[in-house]
Formats: sequence, structure tokens, C-alpha cells
Amino acid sequence: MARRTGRRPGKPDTREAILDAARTAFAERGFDAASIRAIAATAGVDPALVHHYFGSKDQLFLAAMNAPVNPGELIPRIVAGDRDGIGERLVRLFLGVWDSPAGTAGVALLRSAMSNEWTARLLREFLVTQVLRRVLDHLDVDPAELPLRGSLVASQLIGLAVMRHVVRLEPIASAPAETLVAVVAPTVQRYLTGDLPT
Amino acid sequence: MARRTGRRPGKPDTREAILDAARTAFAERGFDAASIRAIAATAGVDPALVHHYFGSKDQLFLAAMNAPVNPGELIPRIVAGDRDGIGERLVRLFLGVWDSPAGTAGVALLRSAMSNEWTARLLREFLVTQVLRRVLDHLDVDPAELPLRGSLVASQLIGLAVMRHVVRLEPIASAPAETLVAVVAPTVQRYLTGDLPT
DNA sequence: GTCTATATTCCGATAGAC
DNA sequence: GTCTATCGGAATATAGAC
Repeated sequence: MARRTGRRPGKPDTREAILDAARTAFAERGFDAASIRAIAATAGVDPALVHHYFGSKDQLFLAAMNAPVNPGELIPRIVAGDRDGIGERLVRLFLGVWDSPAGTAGVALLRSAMSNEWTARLLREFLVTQVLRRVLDHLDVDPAELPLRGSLVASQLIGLAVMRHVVRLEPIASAPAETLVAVVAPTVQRYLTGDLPT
Repeated sequence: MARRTGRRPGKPDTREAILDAARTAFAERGFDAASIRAIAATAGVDPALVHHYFGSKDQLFLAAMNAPVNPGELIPRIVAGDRDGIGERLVRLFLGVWDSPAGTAGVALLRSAMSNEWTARLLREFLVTQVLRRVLDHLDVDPAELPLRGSLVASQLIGLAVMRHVVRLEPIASAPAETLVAVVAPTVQRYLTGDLPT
């Protein structure tokens, strides 16, 4: 969470209560279906107060997505290490983040991106500039292959997240993270550093 | 995206026009956001007529999903053949269906399942009973491993479909199908018949 | 800073005329 | 079969009183 400089509006925790309720609502219903009224009710405030703080539903969504996780400090921990273990470390970190409270924002972004174009763009840019590029930059592979390798990794990891947290297909939905790490890591490792048939 | 089929001479099949408009609308906006009024407008009919034909929005969705593809006759074509080529044939069939006009219904179901619980259940049951079980029944592997193998296959294939047709992450979104078949087939083959680390 | 009241728009569904 | 008219409800957002 970024430090709060400058003006602190209202009671200190009212704003955080709204953001928390917003993340939960967006995660459970997606951007369009989540309503400011319901978010305000959960946070115990008036709907008009949400507008007062955040201006619009779009800005509320952005504010709710901003806090939870910072790839800039997580990714370096997985690219540092032996090259053959990068797939395993990436899958383990990925599942860990989604299983943590911070994962709520991920589910919210994922659900929203499915039926709302501007949140889909948000997800694309997050994946490309915050995750994939940071990982791929540290691999010594043909630069021409990087985009394909990156989107293949994304397809497997996002597919995993969708099945585990949105569609909830068993046994993936309830399996221990390490079980999934063991079986999926080889796939991600091959997409990252393996031979890609042309 | 006007998907107006022109009027048939002598037999204006308005019912099919409605179903076609419905599939497109559900594919582009998901179940909740797609409106009967907009579907009726696209089909060139009155909104009340849609209710007259289909009774409710739920039933309209079911009718729109029902037509397009029948796994019962497609799957046998991929389980018949050498065991080591099942992954490749499955990925090729999967991508082919999604790239065809029938894929519109798939995108509709996928988008809807992300923010609507009963369509999510529809997707789960379709995957399990219509696709995965038909494929896995013909493999000679430990029955206890079938659910995990099946959901792993689903996670990779659905992730691929999400990236190609919903989030539209490049280069997966525009790559030739055979390019993706070549790189993803080994993954699916391993999930189906390979050794799964315990 | 907080909330009441409201403007505006859109939704699914129904009743009933032709 | 097809459409006009409408009911009942929920949404975002704004204006303005305390």
C-alpha cells in the first residue's frame, strides 16, 4: 500500500472499507454487474459518498486494482536463480498470489476483462508490461520468439486461474497449490526456454 | 457487428434470425450485459416477439447454445487413431471449432460463465460430460488420475480460447491455428497420457 | 463530510389489440 | 404471428440540504 501523503479525507478507514468492498464486489460479479449501491451497502456508507471519494465507477475500479500486488518486486525473486527452475518458481508464485487476499483483485480484473473491453485492455497491458516482459527479459532466447513464448505462458497460467477461481472446475479448484505446481511447471518451463516447433 | 442474414424469399425465418443475433450479442457482451431489446433490434423484430418465441432470457440463451456443435460426433474422430497423436488432434479440432462460425456460441458461453453462476455451471457440465469424459474414456491410464488430467487439459485449452478470442493477447489472437497446434499439442498430450509427478 | 432526493436511462416481462 | 403500451425495478450520477 502506497503511503498516504497530503489530504486524508474523512475517517481514515472509510476509504479503505470502500476499496475493500469494491474489490470483493468486482471479484464476485465483474465490473458491469457490480453496483456502487451494493458496494456502499457492504462498506456501510452512502452510495453518494463513493462518488464523492472516487468520482466515477471507472476510477473506483482503478483504485481498487492499484493496491494489491506489485510485480516489480516479486518477479525479480523468480528470475534470480537457475534457469531450469524458473517455470516452477513462476507457477508457485502465481498460484500463491491468487490464493492470497491479494488474489481478490486478480479475480476482479479477470472476471471484468471477460465482458468489458477497457478492463480487458487493462489486463493485457498488465500481463505484457508488468509480468511477461519482466520475466522474458532475463531469458537468453531468440528475441523473435519472445511474444509467442509470453502469450503461451499467459494462456496456461490464466487458464489455470480461470479454472481454479472463476469456473471452479474440480479437482483444480480445490487441489493443493503444490500439486498444480508439480504438473504445470514443466509446461511453463517448456514455453519459456524449451524448443518451440515451427 | 451487424450479422443480419438477409430475408429468405417466401419464408422469413425470424426465429433463426433471433437466435443468430442472440449468439452474437451473448458472445460480444456476455449473458448479463446482452439485452433482449438489442438482440431484437439486430434481428429486426420486436422485443416482445423474442419473449413470445423463447419465453425468457434464460431459455433464449439455452436455445442459442444448443445448435452449433455436437461433441458426440466430433470427439470419436480424435480418439480413433494412434494414442500419441491424441493431443495434436484434440488441439487442432478445438481451435478449428472456435475459429468457425460455431465458435460464436463458445465465446458466448465462455464470456457468460465468467460473471454468471448458472452459465458457469453450464460450461462445467459441458466440459466434463461432453468433452473430457468422452476423450478420457478411451485412454488407458490410472482412473484415479482422470479428473486431474481432464481439468489440466481444460485449463490449457480454455486458457488458449480466452487469450485468442476474448482477451485477444497477441500473437496468440492472430496466429495461424497450426502454429498453436504445434506448440500446445505436446502440453495436452502430456496432460492426457504422460507421467504426472505426484 | 455525509446523506436525501432526484434526474435520466435502461432492463425483463406481461397484457392485449390487430 | 406481430406489435403497442406499460409495469416494476435497478442502475449511475448529480444537486444541494445539513
